Amino acid sequence: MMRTPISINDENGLKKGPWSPEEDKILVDHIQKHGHGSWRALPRLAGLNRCGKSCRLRWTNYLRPDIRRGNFSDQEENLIINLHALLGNKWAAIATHLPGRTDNEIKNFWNTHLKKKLMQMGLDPVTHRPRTDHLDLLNNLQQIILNAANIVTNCDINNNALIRLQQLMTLSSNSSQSLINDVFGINNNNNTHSNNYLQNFYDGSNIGFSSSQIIEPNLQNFEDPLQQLVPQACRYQEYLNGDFTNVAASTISSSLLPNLVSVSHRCDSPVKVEEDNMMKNAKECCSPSSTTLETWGDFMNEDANDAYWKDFIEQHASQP
DNA sequence: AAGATGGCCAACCGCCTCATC
DNA sequence: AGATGAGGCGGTTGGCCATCT
Repeated sequence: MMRTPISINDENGLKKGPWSPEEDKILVDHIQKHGHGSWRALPRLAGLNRCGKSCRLRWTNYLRPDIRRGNFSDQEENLIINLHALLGNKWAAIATHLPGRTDNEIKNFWNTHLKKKLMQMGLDPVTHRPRTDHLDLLNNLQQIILNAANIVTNCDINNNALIRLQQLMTLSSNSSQSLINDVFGINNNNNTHSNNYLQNFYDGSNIGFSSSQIIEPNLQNFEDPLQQLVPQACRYQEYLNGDFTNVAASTISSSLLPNLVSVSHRCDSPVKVEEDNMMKNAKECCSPSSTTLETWGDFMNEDANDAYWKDFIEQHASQP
């Protein structure tokens, strides 16, 4: 949506944008003398070239004499948090409990400060309960790494990328997002491709692909395999979830899937031993019964086979 | 020094509710 | 009962400014 450029007139010739001190004075003087009455009639009566709605907003959010400006106190902050836990985003209702504060001011304060503060405290700013998205992220990372590992089996991949993948796989349940960022190179400007995908991933939003974008994973031509691996794994993850925004899952050919084979059959990488271990870990730890990365170390014994993966894929592909 | 980036927040937009006819 | 308009509400935008690179 385009925002109205600063200080222009709308189609009715009414001014929009920031208020000048002169306009403020006219509005205050008029309301002090006559009250606001009908907001729609006010601009004409006061001699302002504004719409009534703009006048009302300016008065209630800025010019009202009982408005209390300045930083929020700790008491106010706590009150807002508690009221938000009770009322949700009912800013007007919350504002009634904070004399002199406007709903707009509280909303802005929430969005710019309190939301972040709660998240840093490990609380979900919507539910006010301990955050679970970290666990969700780690659970999904298991899946992504599993899928990445499957893709790895079908291509040449350099040692560096494998080491980074292994770093990911050994993340504990205490892993911070910054560590994950670090492993993924999230703060590396050259890695914007994976950044975008992962950011969407963090946000929990869908990653939409058109049918032409869904391609068979092939990393052989990329300089940085991991950089391509992540989005590919995300796509594969989406396929497994039947979670395409633009394409019905049923239209996606099974030929688009990477082959699900054991490393020992396909991969000629010089770091085969590490891959073997990695694949074992990935397969075991991403079994449908696994719920957190804490379980990763508990599944080192059983060697998964193709039948296992067929079942696994079917289970996941059938999930909504 | 200069461009890029990110935070802040005033103001706008669109939708909703409610009162009135 | 339905139409209309006014006011209220929450989400979003984008200009300004400070900080970073």
